[in-house]
Amino acid sequence: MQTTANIFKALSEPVRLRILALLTDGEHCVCDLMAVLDLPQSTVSRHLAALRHAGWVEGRRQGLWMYYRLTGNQSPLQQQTLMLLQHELVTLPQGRQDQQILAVFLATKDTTGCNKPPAAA
Amino acid sequence: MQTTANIFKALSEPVRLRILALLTDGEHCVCDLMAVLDLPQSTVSRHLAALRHAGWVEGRRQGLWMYYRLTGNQSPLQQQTLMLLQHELVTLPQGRQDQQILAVFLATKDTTGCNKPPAAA
DNA sequence: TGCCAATATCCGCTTATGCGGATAAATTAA
DNA sequence: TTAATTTATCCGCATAAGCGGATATTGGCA
Repeated sequence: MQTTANIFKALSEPVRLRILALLTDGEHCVCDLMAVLDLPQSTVSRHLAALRHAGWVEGRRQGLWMYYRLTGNQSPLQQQTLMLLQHELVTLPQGRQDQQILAVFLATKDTTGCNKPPAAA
Repeated sequence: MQTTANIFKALSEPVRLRILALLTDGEHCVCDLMAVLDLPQSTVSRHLAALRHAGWVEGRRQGLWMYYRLTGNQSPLQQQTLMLLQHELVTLPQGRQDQQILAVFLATKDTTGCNKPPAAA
């Protein structure tokens, strides 16, 4: 029962819902999420840890970057809740706005580093 | 986004999940829930208020008793989450045990008052 | 009116959670 | 090894949330 409650507790913060929405279309590194969410690195990392502990996301290290994605092998409850959630989040202004900001950021960022301005600038 | 988070926040406490499970088969008054959950009245009432504020349950006063039931007109997200939840909770030992305790309690309680012993005793 | 039963709310307290700067750890390259 | 970059964790602080006894509110009844 506590385990089930913990699954939902991870969904009780707007920032974590936004992160799940952003990961719907595939994995992203922490610095990309920082840019879209406009939050300090420690805050983003902490929320990712909370989602990871609840089994919602998993991380993959590649060099300096940590790429997070939705957990592949979720419990049936999580799988189905996630489907409901994805359907819900695209209907919210914040969710759509985040998607747009992410698209713009990915299109312009310098791939050699996260905190650097785009190479063109 | 905050609204969606609040819907899930209400599900982040084991006691509240147990209450939702108990209301699956129909409405119950606060004193019945107290007996099954084995918790003080103020605690049960507070959790019911939390579920009510999040839109999960609604109350109906009948004389001295307040009967709580699952909200009839929930949002689609809540409706579907509730279905997942009901399916999940019957698989948990605590959920099944609560159902059994409730059945025994209802069969033996004195209908003239909640804190009185059964009429037969 | 006065009293009792059921419920809601208040109270002080404790614990949990979130925040963001600071620091530590991991990785790569020079 | 040193430095730079990314991420995780630590820290103190502020706020939120839970607890259960105490009190207030509500409704029924004499």
